[in-house]
Amino acid sequence: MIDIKILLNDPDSVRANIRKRFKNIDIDGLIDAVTRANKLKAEADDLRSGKKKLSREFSQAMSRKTGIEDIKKKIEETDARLTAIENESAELEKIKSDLLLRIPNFLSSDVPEGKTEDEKKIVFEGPALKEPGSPVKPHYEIGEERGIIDFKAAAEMSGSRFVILKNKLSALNRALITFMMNENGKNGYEEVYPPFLIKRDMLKYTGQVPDKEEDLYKIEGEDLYLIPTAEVSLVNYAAFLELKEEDLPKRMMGFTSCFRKEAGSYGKDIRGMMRVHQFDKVELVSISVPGKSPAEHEKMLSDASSLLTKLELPYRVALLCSADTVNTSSKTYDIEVYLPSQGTYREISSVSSCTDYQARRMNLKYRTADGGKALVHTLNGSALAVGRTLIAIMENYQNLDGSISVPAALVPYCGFDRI
RNA sequence: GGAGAGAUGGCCGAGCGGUUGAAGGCGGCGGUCUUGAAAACCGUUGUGCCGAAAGGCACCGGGGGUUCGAAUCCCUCUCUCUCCGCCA
Repeated sequence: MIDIKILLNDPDSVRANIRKRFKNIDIDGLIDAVTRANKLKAEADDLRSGKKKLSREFSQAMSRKTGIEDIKKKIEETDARLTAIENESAELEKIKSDLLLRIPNFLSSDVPEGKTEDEKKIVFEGPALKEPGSPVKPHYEIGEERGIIDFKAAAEMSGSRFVILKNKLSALNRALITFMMNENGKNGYEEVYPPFLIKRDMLKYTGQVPDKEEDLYKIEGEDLYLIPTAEVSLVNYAAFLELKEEDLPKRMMGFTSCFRKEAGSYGKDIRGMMRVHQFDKVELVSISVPGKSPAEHEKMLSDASSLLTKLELPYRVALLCSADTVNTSSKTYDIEVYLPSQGTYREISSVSSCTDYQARRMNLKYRTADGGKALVHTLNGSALAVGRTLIAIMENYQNLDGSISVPAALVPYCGFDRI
């Protein structure tokens, strides 16, 4: 959520930001609703103030035994007007919250303007390990051949876009999680294991509601959703911690499974486990003082990237363009890993700075050094998506005989060096 | 799942129909004292909204109701605790 004050005082900056994102939101309607709501609030506050006075006079009238009916009548009139105002305010509130939640975060000025995914800016590209032209089978073929993935049974049991990992691949999955958690821990992130189911309000605070609502799994008959990312759990957890300036940045990491309907991606990545409804991810979250969030963003990018370096997987980093940056984010880097079977780079991590956008929705504040309170900045990033890391290993470490070598950094974690 | 008890400011805890946004304590901040620190003492210390300001309004788990007036009474939901049952 953006600051309403900015919306009222400098609506053009809000309009420009929305235009840069190629979105369309009824700013004028929102400003009108806010203005009218404020006016009504002023009137209602005055009425309530008057009513309080009348109420105090009432007890005096009671002891005097005169003028009681008179005061009652005045209060009744006040109540009638208050009810009318409350009804009108409720309607305006609905318009306000609907529109306000949809206004995206201000983009960082260095985010390239662009309408499509391809307009991202590549800011780093490492060397490819596999020579071009090596005969590499896609992960879903090699996985089934070697008996370490079962897509068919998963589809029968749960439907399309589910996967069963077996044997050494399943073990490698576990090893990867531990590897990532240990490495992130060295970089200063505190380990948290949060619930996988969470209430709707929490999703609203971090912005998945209303933006990604259609992508969420909801538990029938309960106010609970399966988390689409541990970001939701970790950022919301910060609200329960005492945040003092000297303790910031507060860095947390969490391993969770994530659940997404993938509603907006019909036909995309249908084969394999590139895009499945349930996937594992190690997530980083940092709660930062506003002034230090850009540096923190770079650190998180570097922390996530370092995992790929240690795994010796080829990757590049893209700064997403304006239209491709999610509403909550002011600036997002994607880390993309090279997949030889596709001859291209694919997203394996997304690192975003949400500035004060989520903090304002949550009213998440820290105690400043001088004893005041101020909104924090929240940042999040994957380090890394575990399933996609498995894919990258299965392809980049594939040998000519169809076996798969295990990255040296993982061998101590899984206890074997070849699948 | 059954029976009971509870939910108050950063924390603990009083209040149980009328200047109560809320006693008291702890913690925090400022000061006195001290070479410094501790102790003691004094002062100060919730959040949100509207407003240029003065000021006003709202908030005692959420929602609804009774009343001229609710933190206080009633209903309901959620959560916590105790006992019983069941159970990975």
